[in-house]
Amino acid sequence: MESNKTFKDRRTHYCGELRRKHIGEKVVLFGWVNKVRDIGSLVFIDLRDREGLVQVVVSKEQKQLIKQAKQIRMENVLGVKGVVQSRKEDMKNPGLSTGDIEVQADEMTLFSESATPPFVISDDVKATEEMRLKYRYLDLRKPSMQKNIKLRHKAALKVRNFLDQKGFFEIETPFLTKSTPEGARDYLVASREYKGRFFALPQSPQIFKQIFMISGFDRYFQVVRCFRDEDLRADRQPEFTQIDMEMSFAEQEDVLSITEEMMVSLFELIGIKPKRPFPRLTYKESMEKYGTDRPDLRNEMEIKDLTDTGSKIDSNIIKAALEAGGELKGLVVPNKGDLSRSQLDKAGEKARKAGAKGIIWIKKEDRFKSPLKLKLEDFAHLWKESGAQQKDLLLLIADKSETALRILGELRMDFYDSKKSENRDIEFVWVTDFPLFEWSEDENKLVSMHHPFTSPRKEDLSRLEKEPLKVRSNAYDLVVNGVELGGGSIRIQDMETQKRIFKVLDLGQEEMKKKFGFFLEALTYGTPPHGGIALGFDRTVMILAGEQSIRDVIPFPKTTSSLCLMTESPSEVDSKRIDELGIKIIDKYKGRNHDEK
RNA sequence: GGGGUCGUAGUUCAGUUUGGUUAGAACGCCGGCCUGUCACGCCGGAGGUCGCGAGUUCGAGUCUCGUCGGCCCCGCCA
Repeated sequence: MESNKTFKDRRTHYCGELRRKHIGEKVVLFGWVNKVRDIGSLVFIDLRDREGLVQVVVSKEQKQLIKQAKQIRMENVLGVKGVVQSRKEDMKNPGLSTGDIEVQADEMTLFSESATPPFVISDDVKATEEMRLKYRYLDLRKPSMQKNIKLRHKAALKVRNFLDQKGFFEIETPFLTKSTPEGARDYLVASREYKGRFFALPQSPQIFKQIFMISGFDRYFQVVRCFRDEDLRADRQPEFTQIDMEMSFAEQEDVLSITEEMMVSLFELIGIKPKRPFPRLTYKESMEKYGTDRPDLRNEMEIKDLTDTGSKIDSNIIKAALEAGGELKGLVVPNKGDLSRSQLDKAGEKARKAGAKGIIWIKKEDRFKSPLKLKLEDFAHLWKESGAQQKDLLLLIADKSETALRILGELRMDFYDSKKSENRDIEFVWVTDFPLFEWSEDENKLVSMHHPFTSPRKEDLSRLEKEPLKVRSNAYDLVVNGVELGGGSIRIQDMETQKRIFKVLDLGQEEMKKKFGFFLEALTYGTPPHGGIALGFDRTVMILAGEQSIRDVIPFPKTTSSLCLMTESPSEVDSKRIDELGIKIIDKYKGRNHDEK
């Protein structure tokens, strides 16, 4: 091993790409030491780079080299010059894609030693997520993470090529922009030159992309970072990436069609060809059948309305619920008739916690079994109408329709074993015809379900002021396997309608002008009909990679409490910087700081 | 903001139910042996503020309270 740290040769191959066809070739490899197996007169070194592993051999005839090989430790950075040689039949490793060959080393250069890593770099060795995030640079060396990040790159490239081919321009929009009143909490950036004033990081480039349409760019897209200062989940990060698109002279069908085509092209990356057109559900259908607006269609269970049947049944509980304006909803859980009493109690407990008065279950063995005492013919009637079969379990909730649907929707997923189904099943679905508004108990007012630039359905326009909750919108969501991939809408094209919407949202004239004046004015200068969609890029890659969390497809994610464990941010800053911004910190010692001071 | 769960060697965990001797294992690390290993094997060794802080107790990894941190969920996320 040479002591100098420069290597006179250039790399000829990546470790992971060597195969039988390279036998006899002189190669130069650079990589990290995955593992050293020193068996005395032979030393085996597994060398790893982004494309994979290859075994390097040094034998005792190479007196100088083997002495040095014995000094090598895991995660050292090594240059190896050697010859690819075939392995004898009984020495092959069928578990390794390079397992038919190995590299007989002639020269080695140690570029860099590694401190003992806090965890072994391997997909098989499980480090806690806390460790993985703190030492993210080591975690990213793992083959699975290298694969995910590569897939992410390929997916971004696919998107760009596809949309370029369809005539879309990728145009950037500002990160330092204006705070908007609606929607998620903004991340704010203090202005030094204008104390007391703030930029906001964009929750999405919504207004800018609509302005691009007004500006005549016709078709826009961006693979763009968005920021939302809200609490995190396995599929939610404070900064995330969207595939943001907008098209002029386009109707809903145009947007859906091009999105489907793009998704099909993305899924080529994992060798899956989703069937087109994707199935569609209206919001109403989705809620009634699945109790959610993002149904997982891999799960075939559907919620049934049994209100009619229920009204004919001799049961005080059901009667009381129906008379109070409630409905009777049923869910047949296939082959779960053998569920134990405690498991059923658990479901009941969950239903009560979620706001239902309770849950009724019915099983059919030689006779019907249920905590509900019913006449045989009533049991038979319910059983038949629900479509249940012998070994099934029928769950009933008699309650406000919304409550019953929501809870059965959750139980529907609780009783679904996603691992049991085909692992790589991909079930897309469009959910359309969302309500334009929903009631916010919190703010005690109407809020946009999608965003305030969403156009109402023409046929519902007359109800806008009188019955706003009944107005449907030209909005749509794309859902895959129960994950909301994204959503979009056909936008409002004229200032009058836009103003009417703001008014229904109870945005005063003054506030309207202050927050959106520039946009309302822009709408008056010749706005083409337009619409678009924004798709969660991280979630898309997560599905493509078969991961359960978007953290596994984001190089540097935050923890569920919005901390970066690697950089230890957010962090305090020099008080001078704070003064410059005209900001005063009130409650400084909250959270982590408190522990350290 | 709320609920659940976890925090013990460098790492992953056992031990906590029922408080009591010197806190264990595996991997990793250090030293030695080994010519076909690939989860190499064998021999030996080092390595612990039991997250942090209070409290209860003769005695706390174990019980109580608080706190910090990881993960999952509800609220929130147009």
